[in-house]
Amino acid sequence: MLALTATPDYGRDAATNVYPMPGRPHRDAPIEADPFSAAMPSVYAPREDLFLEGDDATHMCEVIEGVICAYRLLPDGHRHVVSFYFPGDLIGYCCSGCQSFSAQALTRVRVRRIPRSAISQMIETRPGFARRLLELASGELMMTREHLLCLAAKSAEARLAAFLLALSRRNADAGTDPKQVFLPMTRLDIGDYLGLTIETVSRTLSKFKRSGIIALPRTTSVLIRDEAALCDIAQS
Amino acid sequence: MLALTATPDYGRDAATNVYPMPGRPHRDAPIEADPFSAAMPSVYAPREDLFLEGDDATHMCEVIEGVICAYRLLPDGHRHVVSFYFPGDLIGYCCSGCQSFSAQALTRVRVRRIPRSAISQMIETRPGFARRLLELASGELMMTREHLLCLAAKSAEARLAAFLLALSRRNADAGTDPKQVFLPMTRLDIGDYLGLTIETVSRTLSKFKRSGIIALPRTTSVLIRDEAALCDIAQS
DNA sequence: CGGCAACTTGAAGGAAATCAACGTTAGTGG
DNA sequence: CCACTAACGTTGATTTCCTTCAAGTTGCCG
Repeated sequence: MLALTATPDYGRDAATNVYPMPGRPHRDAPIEADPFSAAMPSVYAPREDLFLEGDDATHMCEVIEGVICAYRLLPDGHRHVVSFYFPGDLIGYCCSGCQSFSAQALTRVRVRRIPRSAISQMIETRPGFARRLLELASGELMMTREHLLCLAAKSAEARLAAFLLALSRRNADAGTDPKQVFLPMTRLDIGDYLGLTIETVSRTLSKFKRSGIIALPRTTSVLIRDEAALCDIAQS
Repeated sequence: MLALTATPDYGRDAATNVYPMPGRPHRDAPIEADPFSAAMPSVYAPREDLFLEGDDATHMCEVIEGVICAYRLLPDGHRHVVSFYFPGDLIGYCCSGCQSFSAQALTRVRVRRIPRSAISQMIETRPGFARRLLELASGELMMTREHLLCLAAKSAEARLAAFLLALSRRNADAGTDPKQVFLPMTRLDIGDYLGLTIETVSRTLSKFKRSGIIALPRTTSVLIRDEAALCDIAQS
């Protein structure tokens, strides 16, 4: 594939990109590395960084509790949000030696850290483990492609609708109410994720609200009133 | 990560995404599956499909010669170009059982097909092989993220500039002239890849030409006259 | 040479960004 | 508990960039 790096090397990159809702039961069997649950610090306060782009990737993280925002700062000063990670998601299982993005806690976050050396060893000794990592990477690639497609072709309304539906679906997977979506991220986070400005995010949500498609009981939560309409809009 | 599928299931997805230039020497050691080079048809004419989205993914492909365009057709009738694949690139090494996009030859194409069963077997028996696949997936994820970032934040000019530079860099990697970029794809292919219309692609190339940054000796090739300017524009 | 597909160019329209206020919420300290 | 403040969110007016629509033009293949 074509590496669309502007300058020869401003953008090294690669890692993970998952995204479930708090309390997700994650039907995938827990990654089989429990013996390694390490002694590294594992609780973070809101807006605290877990690591920065370029840091040595010495560990993988499994999100236990809370929501994490993965982002990159661009040379022009803009910020791009790569992904949001929820409980059950894994960060940093890919191969490159250093982090390809920064990670910030959006809420209080607890993670379990798994040393990379342990990962390497398990790849060597357990073929099933390697296969599982490959599936994870594959799934992440799939979702990144979906996101790409969304940004390449869709209107602001379609992007927001798809975003809300994705969060709703995550709730459903986690067994919580899919109509009641919690937004731990700010409008800026959402905008930087969807390639929109905060004004457009806000305006579009207001528009959905006026149409009766959603309600906004608080700024940090959305009630989906008409899922079908949201699906239609998300189609493009 | 958040799956931005509009409706619960319109977009299953996942596979690969590579992109070198014809004749690329690919410094990565050839994937170690030569014993399996199979007896399946391996030459395709321009605009012939290698496979369609949803087909059983029974084989991986290594591009030997020519350029392949990976694309998806959207429910609204639009087309999204996922990636371009060049000699040395691998397609379909990810885990899902079916193709997540269609693949079409842009030029005369030769591929080597490797049965998935052989891949599976090698994952079980050779840890190094699994690690290598993981690296491939990781690299592909990295490049998809770069592309995503490009579409999320950049202007038409920046996207085109980044695209041309990426092709140029590929030439450099392949040992051919990085100033002389061959465009085997049409303006429509480029537009569908960069999330732009053919008119915008054409206009933007014309503008670069008027500024003296590039020359267009034919519609299918670009001469880069001022790489530094192109880099500046690509920055955003 | 003719015909068709790809490409280019121009003019008009629209969607989102930008610029600018204003409202709301939450957190702090009196 | 309340007042103050700062960050976050909303809304409106204007501008910009890209799309859309509509002709041309080029270039390739019969």
